[in-house]
Amino acid sequence: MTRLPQAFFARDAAIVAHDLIGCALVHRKRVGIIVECEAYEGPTDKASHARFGPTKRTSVMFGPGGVSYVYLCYGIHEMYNIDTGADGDGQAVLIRAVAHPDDDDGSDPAWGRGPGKVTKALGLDRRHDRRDLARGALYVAAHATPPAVNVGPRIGVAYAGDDAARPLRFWWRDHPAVSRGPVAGRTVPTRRRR
DNA sequence: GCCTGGATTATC
DNA sequence: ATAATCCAGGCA
Repeated sequence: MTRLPQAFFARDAAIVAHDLIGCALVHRKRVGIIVECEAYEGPTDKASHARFGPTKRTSVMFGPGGVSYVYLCYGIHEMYNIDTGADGDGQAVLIRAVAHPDDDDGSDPAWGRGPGKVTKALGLDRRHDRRDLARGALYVAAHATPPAVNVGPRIGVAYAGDDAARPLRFWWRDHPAVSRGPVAGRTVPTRRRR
């Protein structure tokens, strides 16, 4: 497994989110295969934390891509994101589900469902906020042949008005570890990874 | 400073 | 359907 370079993350959030499906998220000895994620765009995206512009918490989203963004949601769950795009554009991708590399049917309950479980499975928390994925024990690696990927609306963003319906959620089609299913969406053409 | 409301999940 | 549990961000 080879670490993906900063350039991989320096692209648009929706592109990176699509390409991330099937990649491995690695933290020390733990490996999760990314099966579901969502793109959050800059200040114009009313679902994004970037909608208020750069703040103490979200300024990392406005930096160059390839850096972790970890935050606490509902006072209970830590959410793992990766900052994407060019310096200044305020994007990120939320990792919503990972699968155990050796658990082909996705039935391992310890790996569970939903974005709150991703951090638990990989041993991540807010200490990993702003961690540079280009070096160190936390990184993303290409893993296997890019799978068939579906797209659909993001989850839990009903407050975002018209942005709630935009197709910015990506998942490995028919993968059992996807957080909510069965899932409706359309299949996007497999793109060659950079 | 105070107040509101979550990019959720497990359980009733 | 609702509790759990905390803090960011807006507004005064």
